[in-house]
Amino acid sequence: MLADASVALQPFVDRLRRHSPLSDEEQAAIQRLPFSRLRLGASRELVRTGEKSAFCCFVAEGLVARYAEDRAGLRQITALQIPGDMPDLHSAILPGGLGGLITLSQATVFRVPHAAVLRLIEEFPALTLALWRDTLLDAAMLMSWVANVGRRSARQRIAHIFCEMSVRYAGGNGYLDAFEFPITQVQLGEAAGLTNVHVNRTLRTMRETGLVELRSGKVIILNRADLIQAGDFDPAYLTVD
Amino acid sequence: MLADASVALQPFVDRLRRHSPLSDEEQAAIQRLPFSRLRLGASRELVRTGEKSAFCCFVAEGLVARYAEDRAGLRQITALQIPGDMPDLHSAILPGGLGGLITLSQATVFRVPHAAVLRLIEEFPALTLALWRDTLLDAAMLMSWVANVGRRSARQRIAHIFCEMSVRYAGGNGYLDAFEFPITQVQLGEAAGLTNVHVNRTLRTMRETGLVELRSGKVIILNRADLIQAGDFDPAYLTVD
DNA sequence: CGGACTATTGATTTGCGTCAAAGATTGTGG
DNA sequence: CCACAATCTTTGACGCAAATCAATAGTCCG
Repeated sequence: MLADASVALQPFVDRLRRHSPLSDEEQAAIQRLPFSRLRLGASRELVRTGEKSAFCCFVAEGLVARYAEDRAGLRQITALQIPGDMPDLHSAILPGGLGGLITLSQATVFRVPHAAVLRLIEEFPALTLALWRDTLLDAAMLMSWVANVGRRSARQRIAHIFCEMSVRYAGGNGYLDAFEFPITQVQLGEAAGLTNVHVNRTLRTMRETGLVELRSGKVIILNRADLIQAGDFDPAYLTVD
Repeated sequence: MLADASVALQPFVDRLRRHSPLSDEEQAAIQRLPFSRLRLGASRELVRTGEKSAFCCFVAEGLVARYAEDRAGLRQITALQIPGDMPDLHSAILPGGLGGLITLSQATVFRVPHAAVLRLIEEFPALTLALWRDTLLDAAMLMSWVANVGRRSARQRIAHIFCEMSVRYAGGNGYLDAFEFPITQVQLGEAAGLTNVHVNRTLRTMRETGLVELRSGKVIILNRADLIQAGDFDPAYLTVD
């Protein structure tokens, strides 16, 4: 457990408050959740596919991916999780239903026991709704992800992912035009449903046409309007109202 | 409202009971939910993309699809809903977060006011968990859908969809080798992220290789083992445990 | 300094999209 | 109940975006 545990989950509280009103008491109850801290390198499995874990993971720092895997071992990333996210909040209610979880970069993760989450929502019905709503926002992002890999060209897919991350890293304040995004081209391919080779070529033309740049784990948006256009991006699904 | 309303929602109760224990009282409370009945032809919009509805739709009969739409109007189906499903249970908690809803065949739908759902879960916390879990199973299906359109060939995608529908139409009793599936090749393409032309060609080779047949809204699985293999299908995500 | 990822580029192949047009089915109104 | 329209299915020819195979740099880290 952590010394400054009393505010460690603040980013999560902030996120919930962006879509659900929470009383001071409810916020304090979240802050009192017990957790253990994990510091991990890149490419560490947090949850294996199909495994039933006994914890929810809170991302405090770094980049984490949720993924599905077919029998051949081919990976499809279904969600990217950034600090403040709880990728497998689901698992408290539906253990084992979310696929695998892996760190893409060095990361700090807090593991909260399911039992503690269940106790919390038993005591505070309003928190149940807030957490439920949070998992539904996650589902909305999944639908957008389906549309992204199902209907769009390589350029559109990658543009869309960059747009989404730009908005999410901004934490509710529009877009960030430069941000840390420690993802490799292989992993970006696993997210977009493309091979790393084609990701590389596509990134090149995006760079050359002055759209966006990904270099050493950092995204620089060169032309935001064009990027949004190229990705057919509408941020509505990321927020309530 | 309906004359035999007292059992109309039974299929939904049954579905919930497949993953969540419900007391008699809780089951009765669901049955008492008020609803209005809608009889619709094919291709009728139940909920427009981005629209905030005031109802949850229960599918009593027919085939319904949830979809996303890009600015060009291209459609990507993100979920197929069969009798017993509540495609937009989400909307009670997160209005407007699910995309559009359209009938693919003639269908009967019961519309339950959000207010009634909210009253229900206020009174019965156990039902909150059951409904939440139901939306999480839906999310698990979405993840599988992402993997399907993101990573697989046309043949694999279509095989996977047929496998999933076979299991879901069986309602918890293994696979059905023949079932009504009133979907057109255009719509199957919108679900799989393929053009109708390529769906047609792929269906032909599947038929010719003795795998599966889709004719006049009916699926006939000719070789179940091979179909499961071709679709890299693992039904684990459809159920709890 | 060496080994393992990661990025880049080229040559070639192929699965799927696009365009087009002809049948087959289904449904509807007279 | 038939006629005709609308929708859905099927097939062909052709083009292209992305996969595949392969090899060389670059970069990070122990």
